[in-house]
Amino acid sequence: MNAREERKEISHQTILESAARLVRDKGISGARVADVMEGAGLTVGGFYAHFASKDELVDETLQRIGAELRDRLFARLEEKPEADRAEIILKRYLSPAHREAETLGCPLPSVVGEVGTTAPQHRDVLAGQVAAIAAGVEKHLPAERVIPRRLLAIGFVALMYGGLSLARALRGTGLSDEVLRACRMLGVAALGTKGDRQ
Amino acid sequence: MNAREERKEISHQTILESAARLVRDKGISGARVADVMEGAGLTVGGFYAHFASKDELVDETLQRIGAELRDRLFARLEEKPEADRAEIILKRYLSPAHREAETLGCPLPSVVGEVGTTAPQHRDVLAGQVAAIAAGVEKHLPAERVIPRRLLAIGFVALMYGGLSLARALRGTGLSDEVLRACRMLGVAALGTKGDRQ
DNA sequence: TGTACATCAGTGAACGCGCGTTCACTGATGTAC
DNA sequence: TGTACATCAGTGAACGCGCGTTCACTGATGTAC
Repeated sequence: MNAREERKEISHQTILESAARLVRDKGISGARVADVMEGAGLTVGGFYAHFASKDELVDETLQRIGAELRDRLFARLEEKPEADRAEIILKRYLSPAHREAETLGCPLPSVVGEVGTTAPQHRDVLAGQVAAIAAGVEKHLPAERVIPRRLLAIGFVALMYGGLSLARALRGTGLSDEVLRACRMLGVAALGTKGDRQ
Repeated sequence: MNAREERKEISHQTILESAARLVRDKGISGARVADVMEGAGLTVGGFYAHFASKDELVDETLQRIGAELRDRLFARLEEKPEADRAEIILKRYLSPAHREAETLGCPLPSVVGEVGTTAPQHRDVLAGQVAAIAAGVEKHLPAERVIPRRLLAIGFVALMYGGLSLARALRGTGLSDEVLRACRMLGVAALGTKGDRQ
């Protein structure tokens, strides 16, 4: 890789980071190519040296943010007692800090609703991301009780996504914090009957 | 009200119905004024005899769909045993039929993600709708157990919204049905410890 | 009741702006000899 | 090593299309006398 290729690779990463920020903040159609490039310290025209189309950028961006999110969501869980892990995931995802996070927040809330209207391939990328999060959650769930672990994990993803979505949409109104709290409690309640855990 | 005013009122309602269909299906920015008018059997230009702007139409539409949704979601619940009502709400909202419903489905999934990007007043309308659904759910919840009824109701709304959202976004992939099922089970599990109910 | 004028819901074309994409160009880096 | 040419990431303006909004116009209904 010569100097020119190295610099191009750096630009490529910078563009992806800028896109991640904008997609998370304003959704797919809200993340304009010109803004993405400006956020990367470049001008519009250069974009097509890196991506064939905006749709290609979006796919790459979604996959990248998803992987980063999972890293943070499941980080250092092995250090924790098995029985606490699911609750820790809930707390991490459904926290005010995560609601506010512009640079590192979950992209699903701003993207899911658009998927019916935008490029069809985005739907598959999204399905992959949801499945990956659910698989990660499932690994950290306690032994099966009433609900099959796989379904419990999927339910958790929907609950977390729904809670964060509403909390972000209602930011500023009093409801926002209540939504996060309510979802954390509901998740814990679904996890097991009282008395099972300490 | 003379004949002219009557016909105008009919047009107004037809436009709102057309807008409801499009907003539910394609979200706020996906519901184009020209399409809304075409769906109502009219042409674009006439729109501004009825609404000052697209944003005004969107606000009216959201309120109207919300009211209709609540009517259906809570319909005839008094006939049912108190202990079953919450589960019935879950089943109604998290059903494949509701996922498919174009004319009568919940508008939140296609709208919530856009609220940060579109007109600020939409956020308040949305907050009102979420609060109204939560209040409706709360009325039909069984007596308080671990979680305060208000928070349980809000959590239910987030779970239902999240589940339907993902199920719609993943329509066509195998995950879609699983998401609905998982959320119904999770909701029931959170409702009470086993043994409480029959 | 009939007639002349006013009103106004609805039409269809045009306007203006935003945004994805294209394109001729530049200048720094890489390659051939 | 030096020189001449090729490559190509990035620039900035322009293009084209979609969409909200405007506007001159029409024809049916309403109003005044």
